[in-house]
Amino acid sequence: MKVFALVDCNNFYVSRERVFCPRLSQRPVVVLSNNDGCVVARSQEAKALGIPMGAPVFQCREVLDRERVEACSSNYTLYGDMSRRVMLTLGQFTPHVEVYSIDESFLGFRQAPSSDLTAFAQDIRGTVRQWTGLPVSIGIGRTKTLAKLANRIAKRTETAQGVFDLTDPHRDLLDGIEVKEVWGIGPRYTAFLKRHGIRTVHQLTQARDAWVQKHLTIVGLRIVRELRGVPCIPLEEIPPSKKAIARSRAFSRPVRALPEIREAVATYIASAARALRKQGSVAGCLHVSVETSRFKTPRYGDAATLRLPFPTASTSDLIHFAHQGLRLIFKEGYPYHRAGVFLTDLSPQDSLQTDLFTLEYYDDRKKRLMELVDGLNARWGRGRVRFAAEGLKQEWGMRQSRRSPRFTTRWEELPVVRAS
DNA sequence: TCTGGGGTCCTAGGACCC
DNA sequence: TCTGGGGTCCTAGGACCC
Repeated sequence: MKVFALVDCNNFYVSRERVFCPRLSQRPVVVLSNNDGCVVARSQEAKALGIPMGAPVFQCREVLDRERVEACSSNYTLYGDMSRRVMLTLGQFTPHVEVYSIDESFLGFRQAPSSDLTAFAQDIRGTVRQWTGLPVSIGIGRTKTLAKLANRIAKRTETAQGVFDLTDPHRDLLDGIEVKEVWGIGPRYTAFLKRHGIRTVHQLTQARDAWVQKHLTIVGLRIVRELRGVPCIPLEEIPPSKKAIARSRAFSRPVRALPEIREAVATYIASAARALRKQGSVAGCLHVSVETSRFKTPRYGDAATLRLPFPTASTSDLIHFAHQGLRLIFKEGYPYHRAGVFLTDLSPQDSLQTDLFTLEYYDDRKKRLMELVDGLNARWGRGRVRFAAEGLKQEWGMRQSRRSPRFTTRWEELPVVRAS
């Protein structure tokens, strides 16, 4: 029997902060979004206080202060590195791993790895805990959708000890789970299904295929079939190349001056272009956008789309065109809140179609320059070599007043242990 | 004062082609 | 007065995920 497991780090961002800061355990902790604006992760204790996911900090300031909740700025460098360690650990148990997100992986087994799947999963759980310090929950099922569902059950069932095996789903069990718990069934579909008398997972498995496909599209049909135990969504061990790469961020304060926005756009381009080169692609189309705050007037926002005269992955080319686009949409006098760039029409760099008139742009020197820059930054740390257009001070940049040190990726931020 | 960021897939409808 | 059939590509909008 083919089996899938979904391994998910509990409250990943918070748990990770706790690994290096034991003071935070047993206490309510939240992790904040960029610019420390919203709550993006909560510990169990913080959830119990009723702090909602995504809540703006200024709106829950009172409860944060009253309950002395610890608030950390997000520290993606560290989360990314810890995530990598967890995924490497999981690789010890099966070669078939799909890294689904920063805190989740699907594991695939051609046949059940043990007669006691729960004990096997407990072993994985213990190993991850021991090697990385992070708690995980594991759901097991015959399809990815069922493994996902099993994981939800594992998380909320006290007695499950973080593991739930759903390889043999009983009708009564599925009848006790609401459809909104299912991977791929969001708020709209939940409301729609409810209007048609479908409230539980079991009821959903009984719906007619044609009806499901008509109203929930082919995607919904796949979900229903997976809930019935028919695998429709394969394990993706090799992550597919991105079809689009976006970078956008709110400024730390309103920005009115074009030169500052030009810096921000250049910075986002540099980051997007790095990702582009990393997957060996070039971009054929570029979008750049600016926007004032959605919560204030006057409001203004616009985006420019530029079809590039030639596909490229060169940061300097892309900055040049992005600045061109910015000129089309920037209006003097608005307090801008956010800027963004979006690279699309991506294609593999090695299958470039050239034509007589664009040959001049395929300058090998540009390519070698980017390889050199990427190499230096890989060796000496990201941002060591930058484009002047990105600016030096970046005063519009992120606010992270409570960021923990990057314990695992910076020599100068290693944790210090004192023995007495 | 203060409100996140980055993706995917599907469908419908229009433009255009032969 | 009459006005085909089949296909592709693109875009906008909607749904979902973490």
